[in-house]
Amino acid sequence: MKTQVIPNLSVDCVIFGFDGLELNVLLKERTLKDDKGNFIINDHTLTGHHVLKGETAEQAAQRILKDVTGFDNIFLNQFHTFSETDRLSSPKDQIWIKYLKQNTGLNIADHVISIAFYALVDTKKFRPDQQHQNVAWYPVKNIPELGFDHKRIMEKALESLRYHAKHEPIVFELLPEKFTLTELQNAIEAIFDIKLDKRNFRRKIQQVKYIIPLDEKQHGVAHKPANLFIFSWDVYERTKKEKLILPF
Amino acid sequence: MKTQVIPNLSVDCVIFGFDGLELNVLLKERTLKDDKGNFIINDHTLTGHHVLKGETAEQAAQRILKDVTGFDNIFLNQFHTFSETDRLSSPKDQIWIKYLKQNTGLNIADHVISIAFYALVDTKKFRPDQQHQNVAWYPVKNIPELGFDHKRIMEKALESLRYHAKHEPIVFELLPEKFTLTELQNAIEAIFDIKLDKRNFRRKIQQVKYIIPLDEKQHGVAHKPANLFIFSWDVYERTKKEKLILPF
DNA sequence: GCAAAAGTGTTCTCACTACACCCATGT
DNA sequence: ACATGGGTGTAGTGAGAACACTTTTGC
Repeated sequence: MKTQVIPNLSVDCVIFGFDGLELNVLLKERTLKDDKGNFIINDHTLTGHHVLKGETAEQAAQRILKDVTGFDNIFLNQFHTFSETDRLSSPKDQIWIKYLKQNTGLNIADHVISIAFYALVDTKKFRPDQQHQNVAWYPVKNIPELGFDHKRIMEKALESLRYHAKHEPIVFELLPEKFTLTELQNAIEAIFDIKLDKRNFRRKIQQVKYIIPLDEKQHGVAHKPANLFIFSWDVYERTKKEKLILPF
Repeated sequence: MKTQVIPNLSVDCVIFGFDGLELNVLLKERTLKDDKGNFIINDHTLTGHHVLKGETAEQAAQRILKDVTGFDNIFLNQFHTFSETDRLSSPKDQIWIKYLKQNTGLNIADHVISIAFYALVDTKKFRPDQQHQNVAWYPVKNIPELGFDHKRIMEKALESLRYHAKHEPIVFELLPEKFTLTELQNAIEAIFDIKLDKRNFRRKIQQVKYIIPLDEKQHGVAHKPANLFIFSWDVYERTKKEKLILPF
């Protein structure tokens, strides 16, 4: 029994990772050579796949993430659906689609609607190597050329991540379970591309009851070891209160 | 020549309207009677339609809004795509789908993915009457029973509207071009379901350069006529600056 | 002992809160 | 003249911004 795809529906995942210093995105190499070994295509794409029959978009996204990283239960957020009719129509993308059809039998429709998600992971948890389908981390500030409309998708993902990160404590999805305040500050600075004042930042964090200091310090660092903290979703849910923000 | 639909893709529009006092949603009646004239189905749905071949989701949404209200260029925001496999599987919805197939030839697939938009309009601009496909305004605070998964879609739309309204000056899409500060305050209060202090609100608005007082007052009101204001998207774009908001 | 990051306090400014009365118009 | 919403000021409080030095560890 063959699993059937819904031919005009796909899911693309923008996988963000934080390495303690920089915000990165996981990209897949896309290369195609002619008979003489010269590159016809040599760029990158997001990780994506078709939606299968009987599957929701969310399930498809989790499946893709599992395929790529080997992990379940990655934080995922659906942020936009791209339905432009010319999404796949650039000459390069057409060559690629033709190649896939000839070599893998995968049939990509003319007009594919893509439901896009972003995922947040701690880069240290997933270090891609050669088994990993030619994927690698690239810093958000220095993204290589992307195929299809993936540059657009990537930009919208970053915008949505920022939007979302202002309202809910999702930064912690980028950090290890136990983290230092400097790591937290770096993560926020990386997401928003800003610089914060260390003392003001720490004063603010002290007031937050769901960021809990542990009786535990860093080990093996060549400087004064930092205190470790954990984020408690439980305490967050119990103590959160909506603050009204007006756009002006 | 028949226009072709993409059978497994639809667009649903949550049309919000503001009447100066309350936030409303435009809903369509859905009724079906048996031979004896008893209601088999008597509830409401959002306005929606299939996506046509060669059309983007955004174009489909604009087309639906034009069909329903007669207006072009309505403010639209795509907020989520619903792909649950049981979206249309309740007994009532199945009866309705069967009825549509028999009576209109419209064939609705088992698994329809719906790209959902919300729209913002000034209620006074569009007052539905009997020509208008049995649509009517219902206050958001008192929504009748909805078919399919439209209650869920409606709730998510409201959540997204609130989210969005915190960051960008989209409230003005709900107001007439010239509005009073009380109307503006009422709109914000209706969106967020809160009460604001009049004096503090007005002090805040005074600082905002893109909400511009006119040399013009209300007419025909049985009280001191209010000053009228306009919103300038131009001034907004020129003067806006991102304020950093942390979720804690 | 030196390199490297951790950790810590004070002052100033400004935005948010709470609160009550007179004003201009239509009927 | 009266009903209706329009329009206004002040004092108190608290959060955010700017800013530099000492501490603790590994090597």
